Order: sequence, then structure tokens, then C-alpha cells
Amino acid sequence: MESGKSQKDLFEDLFSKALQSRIFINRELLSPDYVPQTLPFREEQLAKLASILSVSLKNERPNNVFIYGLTGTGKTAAVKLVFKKLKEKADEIKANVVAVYVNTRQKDTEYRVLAEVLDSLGVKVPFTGLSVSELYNRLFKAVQNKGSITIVALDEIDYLVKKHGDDLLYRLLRMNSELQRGKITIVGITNDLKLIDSLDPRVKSSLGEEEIVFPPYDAEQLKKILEERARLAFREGALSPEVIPLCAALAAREHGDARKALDLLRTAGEIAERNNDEKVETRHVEMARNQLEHDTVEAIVSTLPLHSKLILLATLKIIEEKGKATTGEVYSKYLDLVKKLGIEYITSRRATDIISELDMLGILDARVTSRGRYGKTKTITLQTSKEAVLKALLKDELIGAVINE
DNA sequence: CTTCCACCGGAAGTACCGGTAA
DNA sequence: TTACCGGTACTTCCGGTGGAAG
Repeated sequence: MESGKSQKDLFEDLFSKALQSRIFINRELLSPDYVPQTLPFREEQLAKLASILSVSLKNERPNNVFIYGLTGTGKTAAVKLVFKKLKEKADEIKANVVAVYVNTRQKDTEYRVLAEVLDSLGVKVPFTGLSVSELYNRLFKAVQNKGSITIVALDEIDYLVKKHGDDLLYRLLRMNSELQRGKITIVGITNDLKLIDSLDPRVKSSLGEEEIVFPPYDAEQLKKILEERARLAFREGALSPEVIPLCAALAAREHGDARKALDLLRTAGEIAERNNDEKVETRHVEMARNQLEHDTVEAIVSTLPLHSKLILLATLKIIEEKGKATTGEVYSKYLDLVKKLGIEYITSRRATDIISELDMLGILDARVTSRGRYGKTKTITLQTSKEAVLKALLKDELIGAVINE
């Protein structure tokens, strides 16, 4: 046992180390939630969005806006920044403007999106129990009573539309024709350019009143963005000169994703700090890349329902033997596992869906291939690190019992 | 050219859960 | 209390299909 004094010193040491980092000055600046005051290389898009939405200050309804751009191209940050400035101005001149940002990947049902919008209008609703049409009624009343120009940004709507169709968009847009006071404007944000074609033509024309495109950043631009943030986030001399170009290059390879670039840089810094290293080096970036991948896979896998985990485990075992798998092989392996555990099994129809879900999550790659006389099936390969998946699966005690043959 | 495998994947429905309204 | 709500996980049924084998 440690004596009281040395333990106290230990904590003292740890805490003061945390307080005076030798790497960071302000790590927050690299966080994915941080909204910078300026967005380099996005001046044009910011100006366009701001000018479209500015008419709300005169109590007029701005046009609906459709924003496209791949992940990490600054769409979300741009919308949040413009909203913030708009709200400030609206407060200043007492304009009746409400601007809500909703990420439809987090609020992934019609109900939850509406609840979020209502919340920002000051109406609290229970998180379940009401019908969706009741929420529409309440939203209508809320906008009508407040008479506000209500601007709703729906981020990642491709996600919502794929899952639940474009009903939400249609009904929100149609509400305007019945409102006597107050109006609703929608800012739709998507990274799927094909989305527009799958929309109801009425929604399409109404939502597409204005369009703003966010092109990917190139490696050079990513470098400048990182440099700008790093100047304030890191201590002087804490970054070796190759670090930023490497982060920029890695992220540029993934369609110019600035968020990825910032994640890499931040995580590399954190790793260097934990190891008590003087400087962030390229090897830290490599480790960061690994860790980020590991973390996302683990987070996804560990929250999967039991049968999804079992399907995944069965797939893993087949792939271990043969390098790739088919639906039939996976399903029969899965049946073996279930038998050993003595629990109920799901049908192969459901298994097909689970494999597709795992594909969409980016854990597996499952493509339908035809083997002629030998039928049509999904050819499945692993898309992530086997270790990360196994580690996450092992957390489940039931699976731990059956993981080794 | 046709056949036919081994699945694919849409549609509709069931069961359950955690919740509200009246 | 009863009736109903949405979300998730799953089932049942079944028509559909790319392309190697014949």
C-alpha cells in the first residue's frame, strides 16, 4: 500500500500534468463540434447562404436551400456559423426568427426530428407516446402563435429519406400554404448527390429553390486549414513539420474530409501527450489512424443486437478459413453457434438483412454476385480490422463462451 | 438457347417495449 | 384503467434473377 503522502503527490502530479500540457494550448479548437469563426475556402458558400437567409430579418420567408457536399467539406460548420450570426442579428434588431439545426442521423425518425424543432420553439413534447400527426399539429400551432420565420436545417437528410421516405419534407414544406402567420424554411443538407432524384417531384422543386455546393478540399487547402487551427491549438514547436502535411494527405485521399484531418491531428496530439513525448511526430499520426479506426469499429460492434453479433462472428470464422464468405455459409455457421448456445435462431431472410446492415455500417463488404449454375449470393469480405471486431465481440459474455470453436 | 441454383429483397404482418392521453 | 403510439426486431410468403452448365 502507498502512503497517504505519496498518493497525494501522485494525484497532484497527474492533475498538474493534465493542466499544463506540453503539447496543447487549447485542444477544443480541434474538436469536431467546434465551430470556427471563419471557414477558409468557403467564403462564397457562406455569403450565398447568409444572403438567402437574411431576408428573414425583414420578416420574409427565405427560399428553401439545398446544400450538397461530401462529409467533412464544411457544410455543417457553415450552416451553424450562419445560424449563429443570424440569431445574433435577430436578437439585436428584435426580429422574430428561429433557426434550428437538426442532425437527422442522430434524430433519426420523423418523430424525433419534429420533437427537436418543437423544442427550439419552446414547446416540450414527450419523447414517445404521441402520434406523428399530433406533432405536426403542435408544430403548426407553435409557428402560427409565435409568428416566427422558422428556419430548419436538416443535416444528413439522405439518411432520413432512405430510412423513412420524404414525408417529413413534404409535410413541412406544405405547411407554409396553410400558415397565416409565421413561415417555415428548410435548409436540406446532404452528402448524397443522388438523393435528389429519389425525392417526390414537388419536394424536389420546392426544396431546390436555392442550391449551394461544397466541393471537397484538396490536400493544399486541408494543410492551410490545419495550420490555422494548429497555430492556436498547439504549443509552439510541439508539431514536427511533417505532421500536418501527412494528416492533410491522408484525409485528402478520403475525398478531402476536413473532419477526418482534424481528428487525425487531434488524436495524434493526444497520443503524443499520453506517451509524454516532446513533440507530435508522424508515427503518432499513424497510431492515431489506427486508433480512430479501432474506436469506431468497436463502438459500432459493441452496440449491435445479439443475433447481429452472432452473424458477424460466423462471418469472421468463415473468412478466417477461406478469405471470403457467402450468405449460405454464414447462415449455417450461425446455426452452429446458436445451437451451442441453446438459444432461438433467426430466419435466413433476417440474416440477409443483417448482412446488409453490417455492410452499410462499413464493417463488412457484401456484394451480390452470381455464380451461374451455383446460384446467386452475397460475397462477403471483411472491411475493417479483424482484431477490433473480435475485441468488441468479446465484450459480450455470451459470445465469449463460443468464440473459440 | 434454355435451365435452374441459391440466394436476393419487397411486402405485409406479428410481438414486444416503453411511453402518453383521457 | 384502456386504447393507442412509434420503434425495433423479427417472421412468413414469395416473385425475381445473373450467368455457368448443359
